[in-house]
Amino acid sequence: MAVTIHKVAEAAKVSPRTAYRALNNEPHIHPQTRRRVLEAAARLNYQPNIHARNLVLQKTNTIGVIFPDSRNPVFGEFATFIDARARERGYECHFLHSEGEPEREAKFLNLAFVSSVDGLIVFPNFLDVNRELYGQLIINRFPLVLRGAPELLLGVDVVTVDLELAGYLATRHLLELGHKHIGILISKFALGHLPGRILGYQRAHEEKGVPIHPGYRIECGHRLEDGYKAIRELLSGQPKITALFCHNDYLALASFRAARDLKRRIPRNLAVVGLDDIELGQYCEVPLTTISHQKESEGQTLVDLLCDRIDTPEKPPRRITLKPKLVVRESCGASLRR
Amino acid sequence: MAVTIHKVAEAAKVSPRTAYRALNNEPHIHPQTRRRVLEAAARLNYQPNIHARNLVLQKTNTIGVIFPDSRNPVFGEFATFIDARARERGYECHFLHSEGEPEREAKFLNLAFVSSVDGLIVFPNFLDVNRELYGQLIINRFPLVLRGAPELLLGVDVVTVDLELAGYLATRHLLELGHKHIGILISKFALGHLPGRILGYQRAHEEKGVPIHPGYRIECGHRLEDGYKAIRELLSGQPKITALFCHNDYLALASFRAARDLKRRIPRNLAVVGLDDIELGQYCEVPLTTISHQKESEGQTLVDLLCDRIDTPEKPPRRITLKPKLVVRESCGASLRR
DNA sequence: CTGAAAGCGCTAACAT
DNA sequence: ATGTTAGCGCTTTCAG
Repeated sequence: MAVTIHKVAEAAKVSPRTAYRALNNEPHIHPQTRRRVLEAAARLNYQPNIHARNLVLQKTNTIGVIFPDSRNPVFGEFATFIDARARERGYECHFLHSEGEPEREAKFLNLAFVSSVDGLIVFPNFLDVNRELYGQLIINRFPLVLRGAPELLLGVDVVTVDLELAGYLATRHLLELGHKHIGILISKFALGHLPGRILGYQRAHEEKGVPIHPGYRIECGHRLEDGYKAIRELLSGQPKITALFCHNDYLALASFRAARDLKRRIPRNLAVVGLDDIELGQYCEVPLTTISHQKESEGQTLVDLLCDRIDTPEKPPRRITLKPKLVVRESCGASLRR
Repeated sequence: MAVTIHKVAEAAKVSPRTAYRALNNEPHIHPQTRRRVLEAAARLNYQPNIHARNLVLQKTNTIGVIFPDSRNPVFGEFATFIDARARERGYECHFLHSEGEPEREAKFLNLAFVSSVDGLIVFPNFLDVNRELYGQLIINRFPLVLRGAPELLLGVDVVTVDLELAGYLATRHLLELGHKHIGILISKFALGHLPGRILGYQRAHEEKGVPIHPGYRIECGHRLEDGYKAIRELLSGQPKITALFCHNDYLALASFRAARDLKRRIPRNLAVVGLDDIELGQYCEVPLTTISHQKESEGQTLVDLLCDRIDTPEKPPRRITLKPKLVVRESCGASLRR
């Protein structure tokens, strides 16, 4: 391949500068010359070399998006929304997945320094382990938007879901359905010492005056298999549990099989609430009750914040907190009681 | 950011050439000089500018991977396998999703011309619509590996699954369980006039002497919702159907809810076979019987073929056909009969 | 309206 | 062992 602007110019019998003018819709060029150049370019199938362009412009029109995990379908959904908005705003996206490995996340953060993206949207998993790197990006004012980060993290744009509220809504729903023994499944990648989900879970219990049993909480990895094992363990160890709030919908999906293995049926003998409102949740045998954040507008917000940051670096950072809401379907049996 | 090799050289009081030698582990440099340079680089947090490098090397060490769809989890699984092997071989991956839109696929194919990747692995959806573009890539000997392509496509490396066999194995399994009325759900993106799955479905019927009812076949889009609607339509329109072979596991997952809405239970009143052996299939309430191709080795093969092609362009193209196999779980009730 | 020339940052052939 | 220099292909300043 390697047909350069120089070759096009040659073919059209003009200088590279003139070819450039034609190809980039610059003014001050004779319409006929322009036509000649454009024809030559089409004939030779000219495509500007993106590296040369990026090198000189110091701009790639690309944003990097770092997800924690490629298996959880919620990130696929995010990807489509983010990609759509990014395109509207003239950017391409590169999607990366840290797959639960801090080193991978670190490596991707370095992308920024390699100047191969104009900005970064990160769903951080290892804010603590990689705090140096995040810090470097922030003090160097590299365009960065975080999806989910503790309040104390300043100097950076953040879009976050009120997870305390999420935990509260889920738990309250279960309590209102009469459950007194509610398990909670938490990913060990959840940010913070006492993740928001747990705080909300506690608040709902306090509000209803239902005591909390510490053994009802279990941690697990991010894989479906991890969820499956943890849920089985929890349910066998704590047979009184009649309801379960899962860290996310993806892991919640594993509860169907776990329940069945233990001769339980959802929702009859086990109520389940997830979080994320993934598409699959609507199409499983017992549609999943869940806590929904508006992923589409969330994705748009992420992109918009980033683009604004790129365009006007001096603007003070913003923190946007989204309020999730409960979506009642059938996995808690709520609709059956009507 | 913008700390160049020149700055590092300056800081270490050497010429850029020497700095380069140190930073790239070239020989013919005094150990002390090397150390001085490396220290300076570390101190300044030097990262080579990737665009300058790509520009001069005409090599990006990046491969593009074009998937048809970001929602179907099978592509997430492929992505991890492809990514892992690519890394082993020194490449980064860029994953792209054409989302059922020919123009997107076309746009991504153009990536190649923009020389921003060294090669392309494509899971083609629109081989026909975009045949010009594919042709261009092939005649220009751009490193390209296709995953799934008709036999008549020559001059390009192909990894393909024997879908006729897949259809045969699935259907035979159902026939052997005594089903006489077997529905088949086919994605409208399936390649070819009579997709392999259907041919295998027919062969199994012929072999067992069971007649085929044309109304038992239905087409659908690639989204879960499409699958759900199609399955509902098929089952309501053809109530005799007692078994279903779905285009892939992802769409098969929708059959659980569709069945339930029609007051059927899987596997009791409806047997279901999928294809792909996605992780989720193991964890749904009734683990999914499916046709499995070995995705991990498949992903590796794709990468290996591409890397070989990049390294030795003159090597004759290869076509590798994988033989899928049946994985019996519970969605056909097979194990219950024992 | 058109063109010459410099430079983005890295690599590499060719001195010294 | 170290340095000089040219060039990858594009963009852009400045002249004509």
